[in-house]
Amino acid sequence: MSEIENITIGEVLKRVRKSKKISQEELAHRSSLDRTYISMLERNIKQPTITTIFLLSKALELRPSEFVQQLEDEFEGITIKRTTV
Amino acid sequence: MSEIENITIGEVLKRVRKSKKISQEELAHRSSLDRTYISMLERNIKQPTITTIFLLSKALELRPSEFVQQLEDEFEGITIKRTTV
DNA sequence: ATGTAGACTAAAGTCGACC
DNA sequence: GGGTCGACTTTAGTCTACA
Repeated sequence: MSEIENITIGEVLKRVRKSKKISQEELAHRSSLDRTYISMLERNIKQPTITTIFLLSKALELRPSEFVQQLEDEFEGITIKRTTV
Repeated sequence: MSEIENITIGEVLKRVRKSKKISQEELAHRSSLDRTYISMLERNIKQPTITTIFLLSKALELRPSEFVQQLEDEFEGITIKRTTV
């Protein structure tokens, strides 16, 4: 229900992946996820579960909380619709 | 397939919720999620997507990265495994 | 090396009801 | 207030294939 902004990880994922200089294929392999799915994540077509975040973080050698931290920075100010102020 | 270590948020969620002294119902309302679903999360029957983590964090008035940080502490040392390559 | 598409199956998330 | 069940709709995530 309602209009909730979806958290998209595309930009963060792509940026981190590139900084590690690995391909989507390589990332897919390291995280045991599908290559086409990684592609979808980066294009914000799908959003991951928490388990997937952990898998990706591990594959990218950074802490899940750091990964989420970067998402936070991006969604800062946008604020997910809070019905109860 | 089989041995996937799922990231479960039950303990963390329940602990934080209780520390804020709010009921599952109240949390459900604040996060725009279903009460039975909150119940399932706390019993580790389901795992949330990243958007849900953000919703819950907001409702619990803590940063998503802090929430994840607490998950990390719990899963520290555990290697997420997914047997399918 | 990436995007996209279609078909598929597992699981997320809702909802009403009862204990 | 919280657990659980069943039925349901939507989306996560896989896989094959082609540009």
